[in-house]
Amino acid sequence: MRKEKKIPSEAVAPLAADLHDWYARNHRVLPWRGITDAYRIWISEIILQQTRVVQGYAYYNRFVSRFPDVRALAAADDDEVMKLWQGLGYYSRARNLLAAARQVVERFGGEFPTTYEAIRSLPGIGDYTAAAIASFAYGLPHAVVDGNVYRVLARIYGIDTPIDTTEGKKLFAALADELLDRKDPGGYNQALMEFGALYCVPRSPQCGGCIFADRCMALATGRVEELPVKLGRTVVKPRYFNYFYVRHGDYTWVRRREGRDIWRNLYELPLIETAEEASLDVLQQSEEWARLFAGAGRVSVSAQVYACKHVLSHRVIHARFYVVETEQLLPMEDYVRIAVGELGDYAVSRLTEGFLEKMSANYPALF
DNA sequence: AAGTCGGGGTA
DNA sequence: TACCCAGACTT
Repeated sequence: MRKEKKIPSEAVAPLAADLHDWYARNHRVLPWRGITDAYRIWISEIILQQTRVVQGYAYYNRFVSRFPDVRALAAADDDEVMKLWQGLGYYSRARNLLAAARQVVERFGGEFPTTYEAIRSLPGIGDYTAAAIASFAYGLPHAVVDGNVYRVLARIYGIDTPIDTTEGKKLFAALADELLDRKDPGGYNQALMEFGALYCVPRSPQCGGCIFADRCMALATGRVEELPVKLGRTVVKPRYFNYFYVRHGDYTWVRRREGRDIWRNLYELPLIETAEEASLDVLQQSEEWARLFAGAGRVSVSAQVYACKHVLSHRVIHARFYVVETEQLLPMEDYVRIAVGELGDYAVSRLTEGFLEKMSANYPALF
C-alpha cells in the first residue's frame, strides 16, 4: 500500500488575506484587468500562454482593436489572423482562436459560454485557461494552475514532487483548489499569479521582505532555488533549411506551410530541407532542385547571402538563404507567384522575417 | 507519459 | 548556457 501523500495545508495560514492585500498595493495595471468581457479576457489568456506580458501587450491591443467582439473574429480571414499573430510563436493558438470563435457563433449563438465545462470544450482552452476565464469573467470557483502557481505553492508548502508528472499535476491542482478563496476566486487567482510573476520569481527572489516569509517551507529549509522541481529534458534536434529568394522580373514565390510541422499556415520562400548541412553544389544536384527549377531556363544563383541559427525551444534550425534569378517565368508547383512588394502582406516566421529585413537593408534594389 | 509547438527575456 | 514564460494538443 502506497503512503497517501497529503499536503498539510492546515499547517500553513491561508494565503488569501495577505495575497489580496499584496495585490492591492503591487499589481500592474493591464488592459485586460478589471474587465468582465469574457471575449477580451479569453483573447488575453490565449496570447499570454507561455508568453510574457511585455511580449503580448501590443498583440492584445491590436487584436481587440481589429476584432472587438467574437463575431468579428469569427468572420475574419484566416491569413489576416495569422498575420496579426506573426512573431508571437505557438501559431496553433491563432488557428484554435479562430476555430473557437466560429464555434461560439455556431454552438452558442455568438454569446461566449458561461460555464466552465462549455468554456473548456473550446479548442485551445485547457484547464488553466478555462479556470482563468471562468473566474475572471464570471466569478466561478475554479483555481488556476500556471507556472507561477506551481512555483509559489511548491515553495510555500515545500513540495518537491515534479510538476511535469501526472502525480505532480494532480497534487498541485488539488492544493490550488483547496486554497482558492471562494469569496473572490477571480481576484485570488490573479493575485496568486501576479505574486509569482513579480515577487516569487524563478531565480533570486528577494525572500527577505516576503509576506510569506514566516510560513514558507522552502525559505525555512534553504530550498527556494530548488523549487519547483521539473524533470524536463530538452533535447534540441537540428534541422537544415535552405531557402531561395527566387526572382523573375518583379515576381517572387512563396508557399504556405502545411502538415504537422512548425509554422503551419505561415508562408515561406521556396525551401529545400536537408538531413545535414548542404553546400550549394549539393543542393543543385538534388532532385528537389530539379523539381523546383524545372523550366526555369538559365538559373543564376548568388552566393549564400544570409545564414543564421534559429533557435527554438526544441529545435535549432540551421538556415541558409540564396538569391536566385531565373531566365523563364517558373511554373513552381506548390508555390504561388506574387509581386515582390506584396511580401509584407504574408505572415512569415521570425526566421524569414529576419532574412527579409536583412535583405531590404543590404540590397534595397532587390525589394 | 512523452513529444511537439516559438520566440524572447534573464541570470 | 540554461531556464522560464497567465499551456494545449497529439501520439
